[in-house]
Amino acid sequence: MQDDIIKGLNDQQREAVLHKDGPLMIVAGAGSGKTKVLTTRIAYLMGHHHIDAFNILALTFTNKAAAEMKERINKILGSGEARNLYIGTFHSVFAKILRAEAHHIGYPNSFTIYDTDDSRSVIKQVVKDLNLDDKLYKPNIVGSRISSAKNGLISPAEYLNDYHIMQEDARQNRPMTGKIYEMYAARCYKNGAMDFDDLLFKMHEVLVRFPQVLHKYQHKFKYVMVDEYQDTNATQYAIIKLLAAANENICVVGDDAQSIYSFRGATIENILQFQKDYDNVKVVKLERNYRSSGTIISVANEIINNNKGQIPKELWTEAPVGEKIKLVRVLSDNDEGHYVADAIKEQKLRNHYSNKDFAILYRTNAQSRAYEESLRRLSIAYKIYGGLSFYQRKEVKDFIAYLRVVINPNDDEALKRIVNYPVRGIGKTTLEKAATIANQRDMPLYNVLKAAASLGLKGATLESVQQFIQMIEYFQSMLAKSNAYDVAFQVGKHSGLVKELFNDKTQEGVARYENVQELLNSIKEFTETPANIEDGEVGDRGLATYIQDIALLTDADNDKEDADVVKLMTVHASKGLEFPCVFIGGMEETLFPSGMSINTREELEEERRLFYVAVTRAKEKLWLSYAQSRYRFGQLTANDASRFLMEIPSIYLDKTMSGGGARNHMGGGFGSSASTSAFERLHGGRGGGFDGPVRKKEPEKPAYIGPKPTPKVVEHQPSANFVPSDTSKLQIGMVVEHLKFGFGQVMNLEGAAHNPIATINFKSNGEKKIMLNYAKLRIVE
DNA sequence: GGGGAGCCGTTTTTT
DNA sequence: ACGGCTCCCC
Repeated sequence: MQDDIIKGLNDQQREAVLHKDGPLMIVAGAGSGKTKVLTTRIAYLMGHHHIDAFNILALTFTNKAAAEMKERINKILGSGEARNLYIGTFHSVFAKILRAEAHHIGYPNSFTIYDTDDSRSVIKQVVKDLNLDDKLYKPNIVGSRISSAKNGLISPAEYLNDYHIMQEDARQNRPMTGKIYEMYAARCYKNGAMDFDDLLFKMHEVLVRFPQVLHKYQHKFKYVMVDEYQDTNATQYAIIKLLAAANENICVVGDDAQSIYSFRGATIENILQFQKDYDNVKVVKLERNYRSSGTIISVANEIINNNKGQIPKELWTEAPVGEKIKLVRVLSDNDEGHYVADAIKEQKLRNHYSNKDFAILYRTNAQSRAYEESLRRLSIAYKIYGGLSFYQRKEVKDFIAYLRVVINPNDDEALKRIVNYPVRGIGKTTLEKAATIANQRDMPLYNVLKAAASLGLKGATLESVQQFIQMIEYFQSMLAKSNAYDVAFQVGKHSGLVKELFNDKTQEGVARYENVQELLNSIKEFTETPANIEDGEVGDRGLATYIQDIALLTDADNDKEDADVVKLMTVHASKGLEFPCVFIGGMEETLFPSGMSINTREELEEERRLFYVAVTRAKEKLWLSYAQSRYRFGQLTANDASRFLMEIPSIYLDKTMSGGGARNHMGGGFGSSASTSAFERLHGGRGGGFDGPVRKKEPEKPAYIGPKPTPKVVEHQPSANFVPSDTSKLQIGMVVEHLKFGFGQVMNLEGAAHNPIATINFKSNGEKKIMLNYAKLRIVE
């Protein structure tokens, strides 16, 4: 039975699967059955060589890839043994290990994971505290500098001592970046928080500094496998090298031609380094493609051959040549949308495709707008991938911030988010006072607030702070005996957060309320999923575990694959996926390749690899389109066709143009030898071809489709007898009139005496907090 | 507190 | 074009 599983493999695939011990590098071209080889190899190790699942580690970059691998191995083995495998993303696996080992480096095992927003916010604060110019030291710039340092295994101390790095920062007029890095790291440490990069960086630190820990995991992980190896950074490589050092049973799978994440620290160097570091590396190349038509494969090869310094390989297929690639010139971005939507409609009718057979790929997220409008117009169901994830929504983050504070009160970022939300009279002044003390004494904000009385706080403010602390402590007291949902429910109730959202009756408010309900549902679901044995560890259903889990989740992980919708996404997001029909839009200079990435050969080659990735997503049909002009940054700009189009021989192309609805087929009247590029045909021809019927286009502004957003505030016409009353006489229960919000009832009075705040439930605008010092109110009764 | 005006900066981003 | 942010006013 175990030996059956290798029957369906080709020679190279089988060679890779049969390789048992020692370093193995699989260079797997697009669509060459990479996942199949990985999963079969793991299954074979277990089934044939009787390697214990507990001794196998497989690292991926996405949760989705990890889940798919697990599922496929499970299917092959059919025994449920796969659940004992250690398969996960770099970040989730290392986070899990750090949960057990972080105390070695002075972190609490219940450390918080900072997402990019948290991390940027800490940097912003550090820049402010150092009195640096925040126009110069922008969080994103400084943040990515810090990130690349961590991904390159450079500590703050090493950073500050590195002549070249310091030179570079000085050259960019940001000499204090190293200092910021140092303070940022110290602050994260103080907060008991690790950012995404720390999950790698600290993992490495633990393994290097504590040999007994290293030995433990070297012994545990006798076989190590790495997916998407071309996307690993220096730190990731250093870790897997350490883990595999004892047994050298390390297998990496990757495709240098699909390396598209160098801006996140990934380095193809790791591929060369692998062969240098191990002198007995077995290299297997998977070049047979099982995904795409002959034409698509030919074009992909043509494109990538323009890059220098690739690992020599050439995809081939036994699939039929298939259709030519449609190259479409359109007038505008809107036109591009129309063309694509029309084409999808036509393909569905003529060739019985359904929505889910189509993907629209683009270089930048901003390009999705035109497609959306056109798809909606033709009532074609679609889904946009990417963009704001569920967990990044403000209301969801707010709720999670409460949970984070409960688990780790030292988490300043979470605390700042919620300490005065919903409003409870702990304002800016109080917080600034507390933050100053926190900085002076190098202690977490929470501890400062806890000692509020000694801060010199008095009266209503002191009471508010103490009530807040009491509330958090009440939640914390629940932790030991309650599951995640029960704690979360109490948090929602007692914090006033759920009520706050419930009272907001605007369209957006209702959506926010629903999102929080959905979050609660997901916590309930988490709680009710049995505490299964996973990855060799007993899972628990407490709040801490939940928080840890979701910190590393993205939207794509909750996605329903089978929905019958056209998928829209960036090329980056499309890696690893395949579709029968693919549209790649915006094939224009400065867009694809991006104008930001044409200054060095390295950058340009990465853009080309990106194009290669995009093309190889298609199984049957591929459309490439470029617009004469499009709106960018609110400006109509005209661009040349992408240089990448010139790299595709004409024989593979079927050229079409679209003029705002009327499409004209360009007959092949021009030289169509393989040496004639698309570019020459489209732009080199004297007078012919695309100068053809140009129809005057009325300046189009597509009619708004769908419901108009309801105005945020329902306007109120003040009564003729409106005279502002003395608001110091205001009492709970009174009915009042507000100039803008209309009539409402006073629900609550709070705030300090010098700054009273009334909560008023307005008839047409829901509940609002009104500062009585400013607002004009007429007491009605 | 929160709405409106005005200014800035806008590639990709698995975690 | 558009969203995010700060600053000002009620």
